[in-house]
Amino acid sequence: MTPEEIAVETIQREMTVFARRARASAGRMHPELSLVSYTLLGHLEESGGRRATDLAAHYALDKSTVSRQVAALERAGLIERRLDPEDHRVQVLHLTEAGREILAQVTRSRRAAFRERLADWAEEDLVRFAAYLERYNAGTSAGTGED
Amino acid sequence: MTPEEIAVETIQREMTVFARRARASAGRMHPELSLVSYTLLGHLEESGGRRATDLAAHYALDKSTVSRQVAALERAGLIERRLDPEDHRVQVLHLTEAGREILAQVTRSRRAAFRERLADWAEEDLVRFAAYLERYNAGTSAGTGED
DNA sequence: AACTTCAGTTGTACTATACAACTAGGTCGC
DNA sequence: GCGACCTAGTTGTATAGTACAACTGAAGTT
Repeated sequence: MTPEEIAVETIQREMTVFARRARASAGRMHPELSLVSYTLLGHLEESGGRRATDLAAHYALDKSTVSRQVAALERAGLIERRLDPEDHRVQVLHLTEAGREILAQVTRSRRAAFRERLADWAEEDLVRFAAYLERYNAGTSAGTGED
Repeated sequence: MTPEEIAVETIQREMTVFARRARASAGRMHPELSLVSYTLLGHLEESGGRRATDLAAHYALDKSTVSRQVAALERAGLIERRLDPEDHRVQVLHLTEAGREILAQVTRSRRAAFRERLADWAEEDLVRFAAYLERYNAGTSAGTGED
């Protein structure tokens, strides 16, 4: 194998390992908020008000899946739906105060876990690694995952 | 935020994105072999004969989960169990010829997907990215995932 | 007004998972 | 050598997340 091939193999293997581990533990680390819920809340916070359909498209989830996730988040009081006055089919989703708090809390704990794991990395390596990951994920579809 | 903090944030975010995407698509890419089954088969091929308990410990899965996965893989004819003559509680798991073939096939298709995704990366970047991922995953536990 | 399209919900089914209870085989202390 | 414990694996039950298909209600289109 050429160095390229070896590197591609390694990337494949390590990404797979990571995905498996993340999947195995995501639910256990933050019982309050599954990985999907966390991601959805984060997305809502960043973008400040999205429709369920947008979320489904963005995360390649079925609209029924998003509908149930959204229902659960609403039941938990973390988001609220506001009917779009212009189009009564549409519900625009917004974080509630409680949602913002939980999100901040989970973000802190996740951030702490990552920071600890990356504690002994040099700044230069962190920056490069981050850039590689962004570049990798920016490629739409394929890989262990698609979009 | 310092550059380190920004980098850590980015790594966290991108790893999360990756994990979510992988989860979403793992089942769809290779209907023959889920991500977990693929990983288990790969592990058996590499290590040539493990007990279900070993697999459970290694992947932090419950033994019941592994038991069912193993049962499915056996039903599909991809692995076989051999009773340990020394200890009749133990079943040593081995790939069958069919298992080896399917594994090789899925490995090829996964590899092709990764290769395509990484096609326009310079060799130097591939090697560095691979090294970073290995380093990241080598840290046991914590992060988005544990072991 | 009749179609068609779109947003979202609900019914149903499947997979991966965990935990707990159980079975069957081994080991050890005395 | 037998009872108390330990270990490998299975099975019952429950849950989460997901998809697909059928449906409801609201908006556009002609």
